[in-house]
Amino acid sequence: MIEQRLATLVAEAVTKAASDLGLEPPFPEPSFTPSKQKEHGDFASNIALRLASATGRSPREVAEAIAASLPSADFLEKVEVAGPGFLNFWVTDDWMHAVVREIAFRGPAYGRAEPNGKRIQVEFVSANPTGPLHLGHARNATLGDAVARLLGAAGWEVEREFYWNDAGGQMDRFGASVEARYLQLLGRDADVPEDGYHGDYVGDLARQILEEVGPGLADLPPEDRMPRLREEGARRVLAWTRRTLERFGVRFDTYFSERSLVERGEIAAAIDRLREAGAVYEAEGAVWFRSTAYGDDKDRPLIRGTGAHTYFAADCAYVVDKFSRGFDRALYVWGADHHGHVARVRGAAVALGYDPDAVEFLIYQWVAFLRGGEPLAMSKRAGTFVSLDELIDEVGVDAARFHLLLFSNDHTMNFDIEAVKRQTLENPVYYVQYGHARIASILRKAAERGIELRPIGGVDLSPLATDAETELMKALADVPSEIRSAAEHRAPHRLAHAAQEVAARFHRFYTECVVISNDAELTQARLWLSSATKQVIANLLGLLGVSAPESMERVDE
RNA sequence: GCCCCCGUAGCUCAGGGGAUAGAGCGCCGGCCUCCGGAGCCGGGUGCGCAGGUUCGAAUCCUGCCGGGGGCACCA
Repeated sequence: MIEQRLATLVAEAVTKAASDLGLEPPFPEPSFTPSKQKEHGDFASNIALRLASATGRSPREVAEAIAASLPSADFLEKVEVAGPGFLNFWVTDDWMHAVVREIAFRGPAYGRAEPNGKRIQVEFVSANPTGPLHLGHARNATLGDAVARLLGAAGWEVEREFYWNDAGGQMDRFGASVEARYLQLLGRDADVPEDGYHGDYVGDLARQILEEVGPGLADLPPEDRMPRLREEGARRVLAWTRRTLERFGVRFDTYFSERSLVERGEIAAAIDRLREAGAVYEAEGAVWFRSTAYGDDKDRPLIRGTGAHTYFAADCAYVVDKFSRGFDRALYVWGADHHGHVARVRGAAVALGYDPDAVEFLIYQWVAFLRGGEPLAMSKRAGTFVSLDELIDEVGVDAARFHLLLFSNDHTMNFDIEAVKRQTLENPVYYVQYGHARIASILRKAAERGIELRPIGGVDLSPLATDAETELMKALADVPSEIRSAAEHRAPHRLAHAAQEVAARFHRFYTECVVISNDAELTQARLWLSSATKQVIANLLGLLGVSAPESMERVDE
């Protein structure tokens, strides 16, 4: 990559100029940013500005000294000192053309980093199996999936996990609700508990169970009946959840059951381990984790007075389980309502002997779902919610995902279903997809006209020299570092913006440059540039879980 | 009360120590004898307020104001 070559070059120059400038190592690592303006070259470095204060000289003097010490390099066209002390670099056209060759050569791998040898688990969605996924899960699913894809592109070995909260009081209330509906179907007198689940889907589950298992469950002893119906219901909800996620383009490697932690005795083991670390005490009939010793603002119960373990105790065991599976890092994708749990879970991880940085929390702010400006009420218990399936039916996977990935996870966002539908033609996702489809169309057109794309090794790319072409190539060249930095920041929304940038520059190129012309050499060069752009758009959309269509239906005004 | 996130153009948001702060929507003008006009080009008055750190602050720190969320022996 060009930035690395430049960095090496400048590092050499800094070392060479250091004695004249009176600088001692270590020197800061030179960094480069693509220049936004043409008169600032192709890349800029602020290294002189950062070194200036240590030398007692003006940044411009330092920049001059570094520039004078630069070794010559075949890819460098020109270097200038500018403004307060920036070093601006112009690279040769040949170098820009090399980007097109690299994309042609690497294809879907362009922008992906080499494996870094580390394993990360991304745990997300993790909904209770008490009902279908709904809008509240949409941002979590989209963000978690995109981050997992992004980390994979950045070299991590990624595993996606869905933590299935199949233990605890909510499950019992769900079980009692299914039980009541099941009995009602058989004409027996039963009521869904006040604090149970009242959505229509509970009746549907009961009907399914009745059809598939028969009426026999009604005559089980009462202490067996609810647990059995709870299991039958949960199993179906899980299958449903998988189907919905599959439709949404999200696949998990593992569904991890909370109850399996209990059954394997891992909760008790984790508490013992915390006890050995001196982080556990008993008070008021309960067992407590001294999380205040690890940065939390209050201690947290592990075992309730009733003898039942808390959700947090399961969290502790889950941390142990995660790391016992050999992950270097565990990433939790949590909604803003969970931010208060960060300190205690990280505290537990530390008390259990893990590196505090090995547990990572990606917190996203709420999405306000609206329809025509009206907020949608959502309660799974009351059964008033819009399911993720309905969202997919109504808005489509691509538009929904792209919209949800357009904004930083730190921002609360609005998602007006009506608006996203109505503005479908203005949704940036279509702009990007249109770019991809448009290129596909050009390539088809070229083939129809009998123009064969020659192997890129034999194509002279030097005709690519207009401003629009150079700007497009720069955007393509910038993608690998965009991906790297988006991964470092766990910020897939940057990719959505990068994709728009590439598409915008392609549309400009398309408008200003005729791709298929009578000039055979120029045509080859431009077809290859188009093809490379198509590849890059597909790669970026792929990281967002959005499809890259070969064609799109024409839409009337 | 304590904790977290946010406040950038009319609206929705990028940018998170560096040069003249960007994009989409909306609004007003232009642009196809040709490869897809879901496109392109042009038009801009904006970093909540006040201090501080720095050669340099939209960006980092403190306080304040405004908005959202969280503070259970619930999950």
